[in-house]
Amino acid sequence: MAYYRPPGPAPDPLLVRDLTRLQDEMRTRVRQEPLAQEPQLIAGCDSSFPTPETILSVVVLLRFPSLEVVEKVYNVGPVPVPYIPGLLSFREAPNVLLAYEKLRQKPDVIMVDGHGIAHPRRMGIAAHLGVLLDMPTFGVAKQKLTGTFQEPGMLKGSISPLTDARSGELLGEVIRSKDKINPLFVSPGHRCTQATATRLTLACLRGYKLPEPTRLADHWAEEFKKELR
DNA sequence: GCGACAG
DNA sequence: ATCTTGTCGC
Repeated sequence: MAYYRPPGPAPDPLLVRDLTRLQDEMRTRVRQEPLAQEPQLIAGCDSSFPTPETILSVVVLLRFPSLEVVEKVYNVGPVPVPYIPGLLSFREAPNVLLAYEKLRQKPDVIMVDGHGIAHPRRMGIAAHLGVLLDMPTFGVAKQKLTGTFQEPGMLKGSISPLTDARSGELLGEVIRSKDKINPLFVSPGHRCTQATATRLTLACLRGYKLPEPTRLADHWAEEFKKELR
């Protein structure tokens, strides 16, 4: 794993200050509520980087709960800002939005590759996209960003809470999506509850570590990248 | 002061 | 995220 990380170029402190302020403004707009109705369509999104300065975002649309693919769209654009832990959304969300606009039909809920409120300022990319689209969203991440948790049971379906060590606040749930495979970090984004995020994640599992929406978006983000060269 | 740090 | 071969385990 990433036990030691060599020191990279220090991020511009002014950029960090500005983006953090924008994030705090957006945070006040985040709502948590149950879905208006059982979803008929669910979207999944993810990005890859064909070159260090190019980002390729994919959005897939699946029927729910059958999970049959209805649409897959993508957009290629320039990378606006460097990666800074906690500010990932400013690097990827703009391009994800451009891909999302290409969908002919819109989903009822969006599963995002990354965290929802399981973020230092409760504004992970899933919450960020949800606010900008005013759509129900939740995040499914492969690695923890913040919070404390106890290792969930080793079998598929086991769940343990991800909490803020200081406040005790529930940030998300750590879910074992496949026997003996590293768990997923699921948290609500915007207009979604933890119960809904967890339920939909489990309902989208098909034998792989990642739930279908995210897994397919991840897969095509990699495929389209190859086609570009 | 030390460690942690989505993709 | 990305760069990369073989290899261990179910």
